[in-house]
Amino acid sequence: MCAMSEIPAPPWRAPRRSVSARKPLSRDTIVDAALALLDREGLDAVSMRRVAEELNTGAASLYAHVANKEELLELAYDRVLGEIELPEPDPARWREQLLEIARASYRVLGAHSDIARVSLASVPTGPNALRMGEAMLGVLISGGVPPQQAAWAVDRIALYLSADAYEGSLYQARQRASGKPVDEFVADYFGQVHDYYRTLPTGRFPYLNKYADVLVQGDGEVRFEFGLELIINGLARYLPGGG
Amino acid sequence: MCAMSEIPAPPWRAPRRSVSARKPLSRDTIVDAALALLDREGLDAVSMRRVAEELNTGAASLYAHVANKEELLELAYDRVLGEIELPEPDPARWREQLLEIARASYRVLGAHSDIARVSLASVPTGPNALRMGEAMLGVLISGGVPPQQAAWAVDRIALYLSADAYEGSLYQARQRASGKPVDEFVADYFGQVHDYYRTLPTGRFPYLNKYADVLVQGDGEVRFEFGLELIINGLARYLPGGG
DNA sequence: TTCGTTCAACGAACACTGTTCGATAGTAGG
DNA sequence: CCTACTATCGAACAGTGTTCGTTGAACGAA
Repeated sequence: MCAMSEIPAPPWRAPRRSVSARKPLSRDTIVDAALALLDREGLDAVSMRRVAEELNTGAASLYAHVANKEELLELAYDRVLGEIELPEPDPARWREQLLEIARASYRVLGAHSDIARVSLASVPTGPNALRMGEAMLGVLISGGVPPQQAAWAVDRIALYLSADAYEGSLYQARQRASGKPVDEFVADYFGQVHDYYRTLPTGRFPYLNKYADVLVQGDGEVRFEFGLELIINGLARYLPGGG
Repeated sequence: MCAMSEIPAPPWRAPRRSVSARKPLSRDTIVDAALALLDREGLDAVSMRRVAEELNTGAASLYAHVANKEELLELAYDRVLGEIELPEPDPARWREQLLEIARASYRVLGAHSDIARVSLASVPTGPNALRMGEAMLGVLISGGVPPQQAAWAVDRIALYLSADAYEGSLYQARQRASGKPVDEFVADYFGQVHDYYRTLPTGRFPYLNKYADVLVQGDGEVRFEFGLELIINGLARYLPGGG
């Protein structure tokens, strides 16, 4: 309003050398902070303000290094993908190698649980997503799958990996919210579903009713492996000698 | 504060019979309004305030019929699932029938585009989700797939249907945001991806570089069908005469 | 008919969100 | 030394889901 607003701060030296002096605040440190927060408190806790708080600054400061929240999450996601180890294609072992990649992905995405909720929400185009696509395509093609089928298979497998991780992160969030330990939560949940299926009217839901037992068999990892098996077995049909 | 707060409203009759008199406001009408808004403007436009506005009321009024936004969206999702026609299991035609169900799901979820973004975000337990599970399980088991494999397959196929629809809705949202007609958008996008792959360093990305052509072949529907084929072919292995 | 109870409706408010703007401070270059 | 620049960041905007306390109308009992 008036020029008085420029009264200088009392000159007891400069009380703060640069407000925090911790880290110089860069794309990388921001992604680091976001990932740390995400691992610690889950995706819902990741807001621009919280990430900034983690770095002893304000939300607005982040926008100098990152276009928006979406870009930040994509950067974090690609960073996580970087943890996945990828094999050199070996024609004789294409099945095993595909399984290796898929399992590594399952493990890494599971370790950073909630990050999986980002993967499906955006089209991954980061360097590490490319690395994975390259690896899978290489394994399949050098294993003898015709190029077109290999290309589409990479697309579908990537979708499967993301979707399963996504679903897994939802269960994990629910478990976390319930406060129960994971074993108890899973047991309770499957028990409830089982009982629910058993109480369904036999007339309209004969199969769900009868096969309630097998429907609740197997945890997330078993189901993940089963789906992988389906895909890989389905792929074998396209091999020169596998039709 | 004081008893004066009870001064009566001036008695020009009752100026409004019941504020809107349009619809009695029930779970169903709320779900209707939410779906209409969703189809018209997309999921991002669906807020409690907007839905309430659609019904000439305030957001708070919705909470008398619906626990929260999540429940509202789940109800809307299950309503959409109800549009999917399901066949009676015919043992001789299990493959075709599974394809029919999957394609019907693809069509219906695609028609209500953005609703797919809800499917993966929650564990579907509504009556129509049950109906679909029952139908798929029936088709597979009466087709000769062993119960345990059939049960897990239903789980994986449901995941695939949701995931593909989810991904599709993201592309649709991007296309809508771009303002371009769908053909042009797809052509541009695939063209860009193609060029991008071609500019990748051949040393680190030999396969992506070499097979850029086949990688961008085929639209969403072709890829959807390919993934279905993988799964169904993979399932055939578990048939008594198919291993 | 009149009273009392019940409950849907709803305006206002709370605590958030992502993002933008304008002022500020610290530094590098001429 | 002064200028130009750029990273920083407090404040504000427009929106979100949800809760609270008050309304007002309908309904059963007296």
